[in-house]
Amino acid sequence: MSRGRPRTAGADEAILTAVRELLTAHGFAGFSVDDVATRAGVGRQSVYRRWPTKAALVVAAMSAIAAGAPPGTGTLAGDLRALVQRTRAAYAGAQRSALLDLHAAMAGDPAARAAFEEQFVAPRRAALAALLSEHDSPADPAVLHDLLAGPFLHRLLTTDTDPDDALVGAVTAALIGAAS
Amino acid sequence: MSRGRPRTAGADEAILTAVRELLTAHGFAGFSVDDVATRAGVGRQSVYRRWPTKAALVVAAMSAIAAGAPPGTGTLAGDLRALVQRTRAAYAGAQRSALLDLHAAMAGDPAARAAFEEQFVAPRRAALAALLSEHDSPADPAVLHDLLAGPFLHRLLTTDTDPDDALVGAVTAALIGAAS
Amino acid sequence: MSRGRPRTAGADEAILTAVRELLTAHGFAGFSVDDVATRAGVGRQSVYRRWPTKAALVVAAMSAIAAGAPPGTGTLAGDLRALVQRTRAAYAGAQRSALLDLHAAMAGDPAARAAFEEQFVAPRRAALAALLSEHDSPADPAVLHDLLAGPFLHRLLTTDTDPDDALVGAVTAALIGAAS
Amino acid sequence: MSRGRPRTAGADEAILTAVRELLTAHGFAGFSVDDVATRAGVGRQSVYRRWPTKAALVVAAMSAIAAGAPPGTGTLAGDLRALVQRTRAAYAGAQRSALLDLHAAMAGDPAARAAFEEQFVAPRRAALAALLSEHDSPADPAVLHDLLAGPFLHRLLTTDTDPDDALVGAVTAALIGAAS
DNA sequence: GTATAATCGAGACGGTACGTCGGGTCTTTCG
DNA sequence: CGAAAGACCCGACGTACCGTCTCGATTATAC
Repeated sequence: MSRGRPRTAGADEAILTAVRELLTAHGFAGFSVDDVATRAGVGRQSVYRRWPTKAALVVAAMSAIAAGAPPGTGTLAGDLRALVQRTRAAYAGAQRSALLDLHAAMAGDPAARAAFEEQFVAPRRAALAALLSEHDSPADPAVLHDLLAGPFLHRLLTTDTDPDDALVGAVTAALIGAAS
Repeated sequence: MSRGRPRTAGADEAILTAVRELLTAHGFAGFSVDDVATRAGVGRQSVYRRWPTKAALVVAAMSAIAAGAPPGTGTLAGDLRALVQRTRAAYAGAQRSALLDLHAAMAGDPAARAAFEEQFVAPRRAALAALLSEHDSPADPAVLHDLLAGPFLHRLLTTDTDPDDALVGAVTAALIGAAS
Repeated sequence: MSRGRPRTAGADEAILTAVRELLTAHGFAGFSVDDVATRAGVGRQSVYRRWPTKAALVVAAMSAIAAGAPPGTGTLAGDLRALVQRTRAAYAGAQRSALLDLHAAMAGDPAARAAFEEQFVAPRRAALAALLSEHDSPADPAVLHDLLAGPFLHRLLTTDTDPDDALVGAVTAALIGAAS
Repeated sequence: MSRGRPRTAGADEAILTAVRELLTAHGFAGFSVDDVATRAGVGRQSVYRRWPTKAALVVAAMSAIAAGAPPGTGTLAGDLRALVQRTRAAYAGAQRSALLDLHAAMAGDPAARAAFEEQFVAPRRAALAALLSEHDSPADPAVLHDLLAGPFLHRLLTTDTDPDDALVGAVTAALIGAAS
């Protein structure tokens, strides 16, 4: 079928790793695609062959973070509590500025937005939906997701500080309340 | 006294208006400072004389939206309900992409972040704090603010759709619950 | 001996033909080696297997034009006159831009220069030398060659127009005069 | 009329000088526009603001060489002789590769060709025309120009050696003969 | 009225990143 | 092996935008 030299194994991951490191170290505006290529030990064209745009590249690099195994407590409340803790972690620490910059990367780039939605948001929403249906909750997964991640995101964007326990408690209570 | 030619009356507002229009039409990355100057019928330097940076300029343009008079129902629950409605409006419609891009603009620009915090976030938080103290609620205004605006912001950033009634209801319930 | 798959018959000629067409149509800088390969229905590597460089490739494509059988009038003057006519033809018409670009191709490429010298210039100079010795002329063949081809080349490079009769007449006169 | 910051005095010349040096040292393909800008102590955009293309830039750099004061012997033959000597000098020595590369620069760039024609060829042809009319010669200046410069150019392009005395003599004789 | 001084529109400036393109090499699979 | 396909590294191209810097021309206060 398709012939020709196959893409260098591991190059994709080397590039994405480079992006993640640079994103954490210098922020979205603080590195160029050329920096990425150099750090990944790759030609610049090899980056553009895989992702059309710096924004798309960053989205791809971030989407790997989105992965999430199911909690697995017995009760719905327990599972939600675990979920809140995990979300808190996602919006805290080193990830912070990277996530901020991810949003920056997508401004005015609908394709990147769509990729983000598909690779980053959808899995988390799906996990939530699975959890709700498992416990026969009639709540809307999209609403719960907004209720879960929104407050952490808002704190991150407006304050640039890690979420505190008061916020975690409030979110947990709100979530459990909304799940009926 | 101050000598020299006074700044052209109305230039500030012409510039900010141009920013708002361009922000709505093309997004943060979709226009240059030069575009702003041209559209405002002003030299580029006249923009930079007033705001040091594109991000700062955009923050200033957006902060006008932040204005908010206190609700004024009798009950705490009623006031919170009104506040949710107003917040929903702020995160819906034409403002949407502008707000999104505003956040984008501030990534990696601490000065702009601070300006945004001061001009955009603080007033809303202050209004909330006043409301809470007026009704003797012990709740943390910062937490309530995150709980109030976060879900709308999250939906905006991830979905690019207007908030629906289900979300409004959930946020209202969460807020009233958190205010004890 | 040599084993393995033999080179595809006719590929060489297909490639050179493609080069000639592209040279005429778009000029040296106006096509890539990839264009050549595509048009010849050949892989790019098959081109590089045969010629080391784009310039060398173009030289090879042009050298086929250089072919020249001896004139064969009785007199020296008659033979020179015929030679001028033939040279005029070489520097006119469709060949024009191709020849121009050939010279361009060789700038800064000594190997291509040498190949051009060997395949393109030498035969014509040899023909001239044979002609002169046949008629016992003491003139320097190199000088005569410059006097013969130079004016046509100059007109081509500076004017991009075909040589006119006045130029042909002047060249002929100069040549006959120089051959004593 | 047009206001705004005037172009930096001397920048044009600094750029052209840099081009000439780089052309002599490394040849047309041996330097980038960025090299030019760096060497001239100028931003790259300042180069592109003045000349649209690398080729156009090189043409401009070379055209300064074209300058030529009139000879001024008493006789037509003497003037032509002087002209030949000067032309010989133009096509010899350090200029050589630069001139070669100039032709390379213009391949496939009609605008550059036109600029070259206007700035480089026309003045020399005009000088020749003036000379001929001064001495009441009916000869075609264009033809004489081809006859004068062509042989030197041809030797340069094909041989990459300086013109020798034999060539100078032949060109002189041809020229005087053609001028009647 | 005549300095003095700040602002204005215009646009050039040095930098830096963008995304594209081409050259020449390397590496697959298929014949 | 040769061939077609296509990925690879490298580096130049020309464009765009940022934030700064001159210009000459206003337009005000201050002397």
